[in-house]
Amino acid sequence: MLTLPFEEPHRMCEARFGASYSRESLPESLEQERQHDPGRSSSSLRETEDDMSDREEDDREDDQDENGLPKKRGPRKKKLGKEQHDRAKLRRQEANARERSRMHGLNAALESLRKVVPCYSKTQKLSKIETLRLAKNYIWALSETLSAGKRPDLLTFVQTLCKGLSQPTTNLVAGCLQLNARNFLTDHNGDIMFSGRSPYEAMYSYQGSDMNSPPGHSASTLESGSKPFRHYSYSSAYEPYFENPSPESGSPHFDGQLSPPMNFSGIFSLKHEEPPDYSKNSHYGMRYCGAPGRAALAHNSMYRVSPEARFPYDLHLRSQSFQAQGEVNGSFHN
DNA sequence: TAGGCCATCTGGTCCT
DNA sequence: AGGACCAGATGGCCTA
Repeated sequence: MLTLPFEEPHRMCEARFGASYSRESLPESLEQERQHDPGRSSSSLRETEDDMSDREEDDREDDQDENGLPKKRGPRKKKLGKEQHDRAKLRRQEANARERSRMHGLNAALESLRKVVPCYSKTQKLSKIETLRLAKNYIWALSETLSAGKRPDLLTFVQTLCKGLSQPTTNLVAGCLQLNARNFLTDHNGDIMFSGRSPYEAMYSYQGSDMNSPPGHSASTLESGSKPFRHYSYSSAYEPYFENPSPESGSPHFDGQLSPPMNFSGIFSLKHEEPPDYSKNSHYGMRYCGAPGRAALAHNSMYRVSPEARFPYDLHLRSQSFQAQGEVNGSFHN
């Protein structure tokens, strides 16, 4: 599910909590938090009820369940003096603040991850789980690309990217590429289904003004999002290109197979074979029409397309050498 | 209204 | 002892 941007003040608290708390300013921060976020009723409520719950806790010590056993397991809490109680409370508040700070750091890292996976959008953010899934697929696809040492088939690349993603995210990824998600759905048998056209033709929507729609806003993409999707898998189209099992291709042990196919001293590297000389071939790079700032990327795109295919991208004769990550990244981002 | 996503609080566990 | 990390619980917001 796609989520709203975190910048929305009523949703996000980055403004309230900076990168981290200074321990001295903690109680003040908590006070500011209360003042600035009246909507944060739960935690505030919890804190105001803190004293009450402490009292209840003391009372509860005599509580027993139906078996006559104490309801609370483990060693009973010592009764704290007021000073100790206040200190424990303060420590809990500090721990809460640290936890918030930690989670903010985690979110910041996740946000930076969002920016380097395909289809980054400030207005329509991927959820955390979808970001992680897409990142995993992206790494996988790039690894396979490096492993193969040749430009990937765009269809399989996109299919790998979308593997395991939710329908809305799949639509978004497809939308970023001006693809029609419906065209790489599978039939009941799990086979990739094309609507009687070549894969490339099937991937792109040519319906009316779609070609002029901004990325992610094509009518067909939206339409596809409004219809119920069948479940699909990429297994059949995946295997011919990728040597290794596809991510999550039905294997429950996939996570154990995720090690990068090309790993050299912990860093991805190309095979020692001579890299293919792409400049000798009449391969075409592509440039995303809706992204004028991407012009610089156009010449180095790794995707090969059929020159006769109708294509919503500017085509450029390729003359530069193969470059992988940056250009792929740039080509996918909208 | 249900379900998804999120931030936060909280207590437990592990490590230094 | 204290901090980091984790997972469960909770409640708010949003969307279909």
